Amino acid sequence: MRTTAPSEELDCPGGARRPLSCDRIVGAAVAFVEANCLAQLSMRRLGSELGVEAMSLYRYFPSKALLVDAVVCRVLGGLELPAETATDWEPAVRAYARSYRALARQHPDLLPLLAADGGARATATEVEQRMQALWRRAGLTGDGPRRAQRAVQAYVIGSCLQAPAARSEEAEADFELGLEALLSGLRTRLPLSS
Amino acid sequence: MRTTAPSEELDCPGGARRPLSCDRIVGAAVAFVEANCLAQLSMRRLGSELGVEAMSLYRYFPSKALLVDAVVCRVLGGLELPAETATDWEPAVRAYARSYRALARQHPDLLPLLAADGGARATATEVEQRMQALWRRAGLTGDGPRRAQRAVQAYVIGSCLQAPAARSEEAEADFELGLEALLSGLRTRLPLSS
DNA sequence: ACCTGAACACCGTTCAAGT
DNA sequence: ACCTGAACACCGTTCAAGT
Repeated sequence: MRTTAPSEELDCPGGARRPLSCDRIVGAAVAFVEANCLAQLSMRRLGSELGVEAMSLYRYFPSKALLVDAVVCRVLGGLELPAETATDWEPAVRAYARSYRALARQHPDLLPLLAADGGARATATEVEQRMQALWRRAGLTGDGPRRAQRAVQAYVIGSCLQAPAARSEEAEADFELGLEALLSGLRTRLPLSS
Repeated sequence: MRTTAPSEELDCPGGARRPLSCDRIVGAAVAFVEANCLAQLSMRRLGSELGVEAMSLYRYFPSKALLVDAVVCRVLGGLELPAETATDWEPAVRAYARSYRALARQHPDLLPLLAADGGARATATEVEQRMQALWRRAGLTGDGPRRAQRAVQAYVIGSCLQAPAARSEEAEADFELGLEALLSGLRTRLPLSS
């Protein structure tokens, strides 16, 4: 799912400043949000992080909103999706759920944006399609794949948004219990193979 | 769960302007967010909505963040919680889930804040306690009540955050399927009565 | 082609001043 | 006691100008 190379902040030989690019800007924005928080991300601050005036960023992104969308897409690119040939749905869905959770814990500030109906919808829809294909290979038809995936996605996102329980192993165990409950409920309710 | 009377915007007899109060400010903020959106809520605009300078609001709320917390608490107050005596957990949990969903659909902008770990945590914890008490009456002990409630809460919040499916009855059916799957999974995994 | 400076219309918030 | 005005340090964004 990763479609762009990670943008490394290497200096050009001779110390000349590398030119701006969408990739470099998004990389810097992700790093900034990880190091600080989304609320502190401003065009001015991001510009100064890149050694450039805020206004220069507008050559690459017409608005801050579109830049943030690109950041969300980049982060979603880190998701581990099931192989196109996977048919054993249970381990594949568990792996997806845990991958999403890991990603959410790495970018807690971005999570509300991952879930929201924003400009990253295209990428989110791509992810949804890949997961629905898995559910189809597992035997579901019609509304089945969408419903199964939406249920899993809802649970996973909601879990990540919740205030962490006291100890982190506790939170992990809570997450796993709910996930297994949901999967077993889906198994008994939907005509899934195996 | 509603602890404060709804603040009606009635003029005083004689047309004299009613004095400001926390209640009146929160009421106006909720109305503003419903009528516009959270992003447009500013101290200046809210002030002008109340016929007052922005700075006056600081007499009642030391910061915008605390005002928003109060808004979130007010909205959470609209939740239908199970009676303290309810023991039949399934219909009570369904009613809670649907009540939460209804509230989320009425205040889509506030939903991320309801889920987040913000200043409304006290109220959210209160809700959680009430629900955990229900799970305890249903036979759960130890980690059980917390886990059951966190699973339900995760699913409900995540569902509400998801982009609505094409048709709204479709979204409703998707929500119900996942809810029933989760509840039945919890039923088989936890020592619940009935 | 790519970046900058100054400017516009906003923010949250502080503080001294009004009544 | 309660509200206001002016000010500070920020925003996103436009636009004309630099190189």
